[in-house]
Amino acid sequence: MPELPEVETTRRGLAPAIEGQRLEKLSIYQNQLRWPILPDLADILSDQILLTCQRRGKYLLFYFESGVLLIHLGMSGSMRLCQSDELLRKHDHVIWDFGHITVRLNDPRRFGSVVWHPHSDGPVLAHRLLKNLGVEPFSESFTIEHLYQGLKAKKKAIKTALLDGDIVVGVGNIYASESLFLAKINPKISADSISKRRAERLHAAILTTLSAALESGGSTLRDFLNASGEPGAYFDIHANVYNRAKEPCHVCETPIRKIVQNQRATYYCVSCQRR
DNA sequence: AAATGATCCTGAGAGC
DNA sequence: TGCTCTCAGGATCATT
Repeated sequence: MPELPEVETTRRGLAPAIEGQRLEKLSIYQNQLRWPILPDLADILSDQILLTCQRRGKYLLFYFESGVLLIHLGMSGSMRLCQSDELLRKHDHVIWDFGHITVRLNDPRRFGSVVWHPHSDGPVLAHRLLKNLGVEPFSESFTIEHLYQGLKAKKKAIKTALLDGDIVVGVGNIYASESLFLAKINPKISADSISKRRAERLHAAILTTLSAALESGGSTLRDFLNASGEPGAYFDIHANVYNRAKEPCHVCETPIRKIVQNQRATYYCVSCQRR
């Protein structure tokens, strides 16, 4: 669920409701996530104002008065706005209580994380979890040249290179396959073998893919206050290859092929993506 | 040093 | 129906 568009959709849903609000109470029902949650986090955050809710890569950054809370949704995490009196659901691990409204982190697989970074530890973007992240895809830093040079420096399959997230963030397992399909690039070619012209196509494809996903995520945004946590309409409308093994390519009707690269599924059209 | 594999965890769906 | 098996949208850490 949580690819960059989902995380951004989450951020946009949460921010207007909680920015500028004072955190009355933090409740931790399960602290065994990706890493254990700091034991005295509730004490630290109590009574602090949430100044702003930002995003870096797939991390949500909650800026409080004395530091920043880094939240990652892992594979199965989601955050929802809830009324205070709503019953606790299975896998609701952390609840931020702002008085009039609460935010809940629900994460069945517990690959997500909640990490505290006090201002005294320096700039949050220099945090070890953030410092090696690639550029934001919707920033001016994400240029064709940046993508081209980044790929040129890697001797591994281009799909795997994209997933690394140290060139550009936000291209997860779905969007890596989808972007390569749009750019008509075979996922197995070595990253460093890419031509400038193909890098240009891939750059455009990544932006198209992520934009479409973000737009579809807007449907999740609209009913963000409801229970749901449902995925957006991206799959119904846009998916060309992901999870479509053996189904006909939307362009040429060749059956879509599924392969495994670095333990992750990759989908592509052997006809449209010859090299 | 870069590239690859193991690992954390629960739940859904397939196949029998 | 219920059991077992496989797979899942991530990314860090350890190993080669």
